[in-house]
Amino acid sequence: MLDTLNSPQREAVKYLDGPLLVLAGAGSGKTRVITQKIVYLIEKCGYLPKEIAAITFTNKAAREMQERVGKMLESKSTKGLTIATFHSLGLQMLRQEAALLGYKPQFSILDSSDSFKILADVLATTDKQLLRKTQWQISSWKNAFINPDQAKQLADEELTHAAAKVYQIYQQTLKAYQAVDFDDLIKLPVELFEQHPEALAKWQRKLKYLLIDEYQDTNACQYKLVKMLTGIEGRFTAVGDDDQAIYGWRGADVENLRQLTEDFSRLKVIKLEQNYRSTVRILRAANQVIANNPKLFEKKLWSDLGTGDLIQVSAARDEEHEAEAVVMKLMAHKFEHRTKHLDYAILYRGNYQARVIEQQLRNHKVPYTVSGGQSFFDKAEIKDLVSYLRLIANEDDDPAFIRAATTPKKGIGNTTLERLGEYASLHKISLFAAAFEGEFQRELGNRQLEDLLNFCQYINKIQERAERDPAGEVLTDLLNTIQYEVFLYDSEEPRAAETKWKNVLDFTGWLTKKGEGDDANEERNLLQLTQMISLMSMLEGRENGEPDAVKLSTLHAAKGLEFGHVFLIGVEEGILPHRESVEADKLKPGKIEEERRLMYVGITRAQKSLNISWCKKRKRAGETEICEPSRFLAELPQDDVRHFGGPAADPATSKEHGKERMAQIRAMLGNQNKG
DNA sequence: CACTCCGGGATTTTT
DNA sequence: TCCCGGAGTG
Repeated sequence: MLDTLNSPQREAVKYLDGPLLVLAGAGSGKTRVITQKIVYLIEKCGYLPKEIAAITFTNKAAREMQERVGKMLESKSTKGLTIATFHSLGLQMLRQEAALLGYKPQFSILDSSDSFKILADVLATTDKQLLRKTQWQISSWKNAFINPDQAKQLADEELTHAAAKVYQIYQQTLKAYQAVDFDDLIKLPVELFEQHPEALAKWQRKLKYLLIDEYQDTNACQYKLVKMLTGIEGRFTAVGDDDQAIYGWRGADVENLRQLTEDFSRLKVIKLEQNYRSTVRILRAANQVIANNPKLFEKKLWSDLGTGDLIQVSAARDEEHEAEAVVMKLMAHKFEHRTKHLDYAILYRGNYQARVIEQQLRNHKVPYTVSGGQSFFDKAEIKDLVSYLRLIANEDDDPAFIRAATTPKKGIGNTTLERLGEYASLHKISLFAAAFEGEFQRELGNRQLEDLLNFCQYINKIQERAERDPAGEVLTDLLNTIQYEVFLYDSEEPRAAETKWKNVLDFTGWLTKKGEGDDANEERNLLQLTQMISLMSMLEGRENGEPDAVKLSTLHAAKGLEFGHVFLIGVEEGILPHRESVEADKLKPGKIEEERRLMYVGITRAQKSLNISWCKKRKRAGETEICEPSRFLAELPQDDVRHFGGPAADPATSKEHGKERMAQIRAMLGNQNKG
């Protein structure tokens, strides 16, 4: 089984004497190491599947890993094996230990638009900018494991102090709703384990071995959780690549990699440097660019896949010309090499950059898919339905109550809700509970009261059914009762209504299937299903329409993917590196390095050919702006590059800049080591 | 006073 | 593309 691995990979799989960090370069087979190690632990080392947890960041990664392990373990069961995202593992723990934190096990999970609305209430404002900022601030605090009290103490300016107060009220509100937000799914388990060592001991006993994917993306809170679960013996394998850390801006801290060496003095480090993806030239480019960043661990990718084509760097007049040139080149290349559309990717820094490209692709009838887009759960029709489910599971979930009570309209209007809200907050109870209070009922007109009670009583009725009857039946009853299909056709264009209704049916169909236990697990009723849906990935990864299409993607969203031929566009100062990062780097160095890693991620997506382009001019804020080629272009190995149309940056200038920066970095590292 | 329509502008995203 | 803000209309 292990003979298909190269020697460091094999070593990584077999190493069990202590904590292990696998530094896996791009395309070096890190997923293979994780999946093989899971199989090895079960088949060769006598671990039970339920004693192992593999943790990823995205549902997609978890699903892929699940599939691969499933195939390899055919004979033996994978029952009980945990392959989950940080968030769903956190959820699992919270559901089981909810009582210890004063939550009921059916607590709700709020999405970011719910929490946005709560903040709008707390701050009594509609200023979206301020709300977004506050939301971001609170999220950052949670990711750094900072409580409202600590946040208040830390706040150095008035604005942050105000935000800390909002944070506190926000947190109290969530508790009252018996709800948690996404960040809480990681933060609360850590709190739980700090306050209840016996609960921690229980989970440490249960999970005997941990494997963590994309370790460089962990934030402080996630690292804390890992450290707690693996205990002092450090029974874990962390796999990551510091050169691909591109999520610093959302709390991921590469520092966690260094911290690992400090926290676990016995930490073993294995590097995977053989790349199975790209040509020598592409790897030379990647290595040389990233060599400009300070390194904690030296790492150099190599491959035996041949020298390959020269890397092309083209200058375009402006973004329109660039788009045209890229699409032309792509089409010619495809014709010449008899490749498929899906062998090509066009990568860029910001979503909006896709616009011109899309235009060109449409003009030339080239099929394409754009990465990202809103998730299934963000669709209004799904949120409507989910709000009913959330309310059924947890009648204290006020955001769900408001949405369900008002969509479709059922005679419960704003005034009723306002009065209900006033009464509820005065008496510190949920909206649902308030509706049944005699004192409140006397305040309300007969008509309004009747409609309100109809709704609440129906929820009560369906709550009982949800526990007993099959999920499918209950859902059908629900949709019939609220007349959701009629509602859609009343409020939408027929076309839109049709797709929305189809989405609803897709969703319920899929939910019911889950309820019947498609992986031969025990049957689940609607309540149990409801408790997991907000974290389930569905229809995700299923690209709509054309399976053979050119991929358009941001550099961030392209991490983990590979393509035969890659076009990297808009490689200019101000875009890559992004203007904001350049500015931020002046105050607090480090941002440019993250931009460089972004460039590195882009380069290493390519297997056979790499085309880089930049614009000499670009429209911005109504004016035409003169653009400089990105400093990263000068960092490429010029022997492997062929330039088209105009000079790139003067290598000498950029070299000077690089040297200067390296000196700074060395000084910085030196200080760190001393301190 | 509120709603709609149009034009301009844009980091990066998951759960 | 999507979102926001300003102008123009009922």
